[in-house]
Amino acid sequence: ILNQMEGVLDGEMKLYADEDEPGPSNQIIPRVVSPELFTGDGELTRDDETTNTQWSAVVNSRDTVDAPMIIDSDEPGTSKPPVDFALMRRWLHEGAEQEENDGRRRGAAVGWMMEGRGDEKGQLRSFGHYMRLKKDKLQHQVNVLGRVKQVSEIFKGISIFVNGFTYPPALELRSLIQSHGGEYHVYYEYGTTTYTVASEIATVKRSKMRKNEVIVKPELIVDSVAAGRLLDHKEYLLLPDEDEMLRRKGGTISQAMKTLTEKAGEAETRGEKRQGAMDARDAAFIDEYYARSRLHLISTLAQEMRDYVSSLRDTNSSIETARAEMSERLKERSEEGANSRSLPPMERAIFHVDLDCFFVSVTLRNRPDLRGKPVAVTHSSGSKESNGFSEIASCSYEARAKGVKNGSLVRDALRKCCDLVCVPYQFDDYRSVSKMIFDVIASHTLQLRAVSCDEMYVDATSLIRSFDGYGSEGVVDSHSSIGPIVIANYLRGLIRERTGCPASVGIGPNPLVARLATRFAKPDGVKWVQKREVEEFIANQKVSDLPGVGYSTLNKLGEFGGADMKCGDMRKFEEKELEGVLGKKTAHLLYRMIRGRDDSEVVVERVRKSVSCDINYGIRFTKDEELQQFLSSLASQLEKKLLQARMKAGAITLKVMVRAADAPVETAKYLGHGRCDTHTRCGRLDPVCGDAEKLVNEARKLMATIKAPVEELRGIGIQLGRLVPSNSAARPLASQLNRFFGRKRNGGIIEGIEKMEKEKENEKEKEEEKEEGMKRPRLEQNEDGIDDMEDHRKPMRDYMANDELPARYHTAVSDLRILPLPSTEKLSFMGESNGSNMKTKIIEMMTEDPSPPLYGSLLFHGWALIQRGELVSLRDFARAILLALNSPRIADGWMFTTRLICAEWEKMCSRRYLAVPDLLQREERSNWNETVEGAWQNEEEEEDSPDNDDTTLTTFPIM
DNA sequence: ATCCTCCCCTAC
DNA sequence: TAAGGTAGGGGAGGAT
Repeated sequence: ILNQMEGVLDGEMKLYADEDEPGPSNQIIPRVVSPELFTGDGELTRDDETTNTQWSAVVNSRDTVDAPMIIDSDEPGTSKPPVDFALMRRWLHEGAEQEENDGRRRGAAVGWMMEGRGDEKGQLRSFGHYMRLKKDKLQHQVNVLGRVKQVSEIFKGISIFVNGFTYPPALELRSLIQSHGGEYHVYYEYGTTTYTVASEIATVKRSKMRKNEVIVKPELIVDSVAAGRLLDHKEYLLLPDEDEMLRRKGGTISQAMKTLTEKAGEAETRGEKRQGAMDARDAAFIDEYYARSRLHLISTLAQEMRDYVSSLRDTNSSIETARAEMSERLKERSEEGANSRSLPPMERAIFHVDLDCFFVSVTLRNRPDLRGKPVAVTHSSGSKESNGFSEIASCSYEARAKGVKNGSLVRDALRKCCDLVCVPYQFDDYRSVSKMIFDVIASHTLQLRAVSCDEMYVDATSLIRSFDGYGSEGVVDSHSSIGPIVIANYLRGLIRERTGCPASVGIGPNPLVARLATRFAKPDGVKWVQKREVEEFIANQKVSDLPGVGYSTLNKLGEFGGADMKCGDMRKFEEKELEGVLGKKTAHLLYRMIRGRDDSEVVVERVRKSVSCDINYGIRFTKDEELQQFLSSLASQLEKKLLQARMKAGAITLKVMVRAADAPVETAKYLGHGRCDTHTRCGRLDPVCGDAEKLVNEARKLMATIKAPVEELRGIGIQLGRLVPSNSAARPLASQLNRFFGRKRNGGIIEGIEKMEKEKENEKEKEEEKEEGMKRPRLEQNEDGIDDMEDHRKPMRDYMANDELPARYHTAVSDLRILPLPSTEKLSFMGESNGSNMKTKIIEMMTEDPSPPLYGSLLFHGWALIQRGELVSLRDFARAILLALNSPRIADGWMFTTRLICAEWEKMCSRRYLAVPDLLQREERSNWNETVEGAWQNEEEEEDSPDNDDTTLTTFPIM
């Protein structure tokens, strides 16, 4: 059989050509797969060849959404109505744009559509679909991006800033104001914020009154919502009205204020009010802190943007509209000189898009008066009473010119640049601007990877190619003026237009070069380093500028040269020499980087591996109860995060920072951690869990093993690992595979093998006793029921004996819906993109007898590849499986099962790509996708790629 | 060999 | 006042 299959792979023989059984190919193996396999709950049934129309309609059309969720017929039982995807995309696109900032426009747009104007009547039929899509999208935004759906315009034009502790709490007020058309400001913005909302006079006392600041009680918001209109704020002033005050007391405002604040002060000292300085002993500390932490924000935003990009992939958003517009607008533009250089054939153009001092730029949008000045975003105002220990999150180029750096203390920055203007954070705006940036790029190509909230990689090769030769009416003209720089400038222009922020773009043949090029693009420019220039370009870069080379690495490299050494200087060292200092991987990476080599992909499928909460600020405990309480708060945060990620954890790690013995008890930075020793302890969570109570119990146990006085603690963090999807209905493919092949517990391969070995021994003994029904227990049911389908308990051999296959598989049907299709994302088997690891895993897996879960996983992975059009990967995947059959460890039954799997793929392939007799030859003989050819060629050019065919599995994204 | 634990490092 | 988070890669050295 192996030989035959190898023959097939070489294209010399048809699959199963010598099959004894006659008949049409889809009957070679009777009842190979039950009809239920890829159907679910009455959707997309596939009973036989004749009632197959719905299925093939969905599968075969490139312009149709494969995921059944979108295709819902109004009249059940009839065939699906044609859906105008172009229209829906346009609506979606417009909707998304308008959701951004302008409630008025959105309201108008929705109203416009509701009234059925605009398009022909016939298209209104799709409106239900549109609403459905839109709801899904909003739902996603609420969950993922924390957005709030607007329900009225009570607060149109009104913005609030919540100062201090209020009831209802700030979060509540925020959602109220946002959902009723107003804006929520995390910071008071001069001239912009309409009202400051506060409950406590003491709070207002602490923050100095601003000119024209109107401070109201939270009831203004609550009552206005209840009344359905904006009530008069005069009724809700926290402090008595200024005029009335004067009238009544005949004194000055400041006198009045004084009286009031004295009262408040008394209240505070009586302990009626919360204390001003908050530290980790406070129950509300974490939320309060997160609301103001820039580092928390950038971490969170990065994660949100990655999620956002993948949600865009899932929604099958169209790139055609934006590309068409681009074509239109570029037509009028004619570039000359270096800017018009075109992309040489066979060369890739990777963009590294990065906004210039993001936080500052966002502020500058509304502060034109600050343009051209040294500006820094920071908590501290940099004025008198502040000590200036606040860190600068972002500073303008004017400030940088004077030596101010991101991360500098305000105090130091002011010394270097006395006219530095300090501006507050605008957390909400960073989020919305960030999203706009990704919208701009993603509307043109989905070949992108979000690095952070203001930075991404884009594989612009195909985008550029789609305009190649544009110049002369359909004739390919290699001297076309539409090259990488033109495209980059166009995209930069769009970002500027939509967000008001300047972006720079570095362009190179790989992400590494693109990233380094960005340094030269900034500010507000483009730099393209062509392939032929890479060698020289990299040679002149400082080693310290390479990504991944930080403080420590640079120190370790001390013996190879000074801190300013160039990559070129480092080339004389052998990889082995570097290894001694840096370790194997890092040395290898560096060795390649200083030569400009980088084979990383722009689009990578990543599965979340850990979730953590660390707080190393404000930790000042005096009693153990405070610590215990804090751990409990941390656990609640983690619970929330896990829930959001739809994960459960199998491992927990506690990290604490303890004041170093010789460090001062009080840190220079207020409530900072100072110099510390760190300690780590980890433990298992078995069974996997996601609820705060269990988490805190584990954390407390771990904490107990670290003998550190509570007063000396300066930082605490909990990390959760060995993540496992928490519910099978909403599980991304990769995570599911991860789970399935994870090392832990019941379903784990390792334990499975051990178990099996023991069982084999037992069975042998039993067999000697001669027993008929040899049953061995299947995988136990997991906590959340993933393996609870009855079929899974029956060994494959029982099916084989009856010449049948199980009707249901490890992979729930509902999972098929959430597979983003079609997608250009690399699909890796079990989270491994490394070929040899993959093969190892396959062998491990096939050491167990075939079972429905195992069979299902292999089959499903192949099916996903087919759907994505990654047929080359499918071929390689099949080859890996077939080669694995060589291993002596492979269990009986896989010969047979492998054939079933291949046969099934064959059928799926022919359904999807019409009649294709032999998928394994497909990419050689047809022109179904030129990209594949390009990808092959690119691969051959790669100097370093290992060419051992056995161990290299390649996946090629297809546009 | 490979994994596990307890770190360290890096990036934004 | 200030708000020093978070996820992932990787290494050393011991355990399996």
